[in-house]
Amino acid sequence: MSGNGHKLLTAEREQRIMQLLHDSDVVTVSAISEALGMSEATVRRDLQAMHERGLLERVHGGAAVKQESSPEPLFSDKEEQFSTEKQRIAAAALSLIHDHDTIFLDGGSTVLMLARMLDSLKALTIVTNSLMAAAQLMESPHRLILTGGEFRAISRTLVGPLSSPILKNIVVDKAFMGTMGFTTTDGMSTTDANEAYTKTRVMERARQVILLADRSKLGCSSFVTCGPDWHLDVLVTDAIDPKTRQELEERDIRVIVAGKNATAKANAGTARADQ
Amino acid sequence: MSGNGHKLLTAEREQRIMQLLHDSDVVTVSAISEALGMSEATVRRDLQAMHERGLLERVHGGAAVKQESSPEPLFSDKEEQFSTEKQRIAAAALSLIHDHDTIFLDGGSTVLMLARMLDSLKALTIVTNSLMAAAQLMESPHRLILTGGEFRAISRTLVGPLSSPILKNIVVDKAFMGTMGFTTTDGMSTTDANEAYTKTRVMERARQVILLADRSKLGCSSFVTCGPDWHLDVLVTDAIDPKTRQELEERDIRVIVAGKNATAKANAGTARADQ
DNA sequence: GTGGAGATGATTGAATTTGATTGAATATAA
DNA sequence: TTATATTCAATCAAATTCAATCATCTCCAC
Repeated sequence: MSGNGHKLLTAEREQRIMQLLHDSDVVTVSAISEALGMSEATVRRDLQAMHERGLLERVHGGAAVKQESSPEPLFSDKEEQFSTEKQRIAAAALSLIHDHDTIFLDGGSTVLMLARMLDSLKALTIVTNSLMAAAQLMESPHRLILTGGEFRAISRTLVGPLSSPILKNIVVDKAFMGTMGFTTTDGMSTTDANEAYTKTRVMERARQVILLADRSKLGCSSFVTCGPDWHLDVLVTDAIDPKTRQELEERDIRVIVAGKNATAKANAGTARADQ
Repeated sequence: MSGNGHKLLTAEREQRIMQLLHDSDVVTVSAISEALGMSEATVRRDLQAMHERGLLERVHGGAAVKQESSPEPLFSDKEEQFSTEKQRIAAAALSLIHDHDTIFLDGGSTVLMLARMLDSLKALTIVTNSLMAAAQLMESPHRLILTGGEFRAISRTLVGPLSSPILKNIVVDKAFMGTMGFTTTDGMSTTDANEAYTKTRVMERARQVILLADRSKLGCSSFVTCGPDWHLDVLVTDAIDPKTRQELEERDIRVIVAGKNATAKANAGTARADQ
C-alpha cells in the first residue's frame, strides 16, 4: 500500500498529488485523502494552495490537471517551437546589420536568437528592453544599453510608460522587433498594453523598423495593436502567402523570406513542419 | 553506519544532509536528527544555514530539494561568495522595509543579498539598476522596475546619463545603496563616473537613503565621489570605530551595527515595533 | 590554568498544521 | 421544480513544529 505509516510533509504530499493527477487527469478529494492517508480537510487545503499557485485546476469534488490556457506560452517553450525556422529568420536579419550600427533588440525568441549571433560584428551599440537579450550580450564587447521600465515576467521585457523617457533620448539605426501577431490591417499586436506602448515608442525612434516574425504570427491578431498608423520597413519571415506579400510590397515594405534554400545549409526540414 | 560515536563536523553533516535529500526529495527534521544522531535544534540550525546559502528549500517539518523554478539559467550567479558579515548587514537592512514600500536597490553584493531576502515581504515596488538583483527578483511577486542606462559589465549595473530621465519620474521610500568606499568627508565613492552619476540621481529621488557597507568600506575613498553635498540617513555596517560613529551621529545619520547577535534582536525589535 | 568564541542540546512560548465539526453551497435524482 | 446527497469553506481544539534563549561543553589562544 502507499500509506506508509509516517506522516507526510506538505511538500511531499503535493508531489504525490501531482503524481495522482498526472496518472489520471482528474482525481477526487476522497481518493487523495484515502491514497495519502489524511483527512479530506487537509486535502482541500492543499488543493487550494496548489490551485493558487497555478499547479492544478480545482473542480467540485476534486482537482483536474491545469489545461494550457495560457495565451502566451512560456519563454522556454517558445524557444523550442520553430527553432529551425527562427534560426533562419535571425540569420537573414543578421545580414542587415553592419559594424558600428546602433540597433534595438525587442523581446521574443526570434530576436533573442539574433542577439546570439552578434559576436560576428564589431563595435555595435545595442539598445534593448529584453532581459534575455541583455543576459546574452552581457559578456559581449559591444556597447549595451537597456531601456528601463516595468518588468513583465512572461516576456522578460521592460515595458510601460517608464520606458518612454529614455527612448526619447536615443535614436537607433535599425530596430529588430518581435511580435505576437501581425496583420496587414493592424500591424503588430501583442497581449499587453504596456508592451504595445513600448513597441510603439521604439519604432518612433528607429530609422528603420525590421520585424522578425515566423509564419505562425502572420495573419494573427492579438489583444492590443501598436496603434493605427503603424510603420514597418522590412519583414523577415520563413514563409508567406503571395497575397499578403503583394499587399506589403504595395506599402513599400520589403519582404525577406528566409526559406530553406535561402540558407541552403539547413535542408530536409521535417515535412510536417510545412503544414 | 550513521551514528558512529564521534561528533560530526558541520561540513560533514551538511554533506550527509544533502545526501539524504538527494535520495528522497523530501526529508523531515526528525529523520535527519535520527540519522545523524544529533538534536533537532542543531538540525534546524543547519537547515537554516543551508537554506540561506540556497542549497535547499526549507519546508515546515523538514527540507526539500531546491527546485529550479526558473527555466533560464540566471544571469551569472557565479560569484556566490557567501559572507556572514554581509548577510548580517542585509538582514538588519531587511527590518527597515515594510509591506507596500517602494524601494530602490543599488548594485553590490550586500544589496544583492538583501534582494534575496525580500520574499518575506508583501507587495513591494522594487526599483533597481542592478541586473543581478533583477535576475534574483524575476520570479518574485513584487512589482519590479528597472532603470535604464548603459550596462556596466564589471558591476552588472545600468549607469550613466541615460538612467537619469527615468529616475526623474519616480520617487522611492527607501534607497538601499552599495558603495566601493565611504568617508565622512566625501561620502560614497566608486570607480566609475557614470556609476557615481547614477547613484547621485537615485539619492536625489529617495525619501530615505540607506547605505549598506561592511567595515572594509568605511574610511576608504575610491576614484569618484557622488558629489560634494552628499546625504545619508542610515548606515548599516558590521563594525565601526567610535570616532566615526560619533561623527556620523552628529550629522543625524543613524548607525546600525549588525553584529553577531544583533540580527536576531533587530528582527525581534521591528516585529514588535510593527504592531 | 583562564577566558572567550563557537557549538550543542534542552526548554519555552509562539506559530503552524491537522482533523473534526458545522452550516452553507453545489450537484444529482426524482 | 423539489428533495436528497455531496462537497465546500469556516471554525476550533489538539498536536506538531518553529525560533529564540539559556546553560553547558569544547576548543583554542593567551
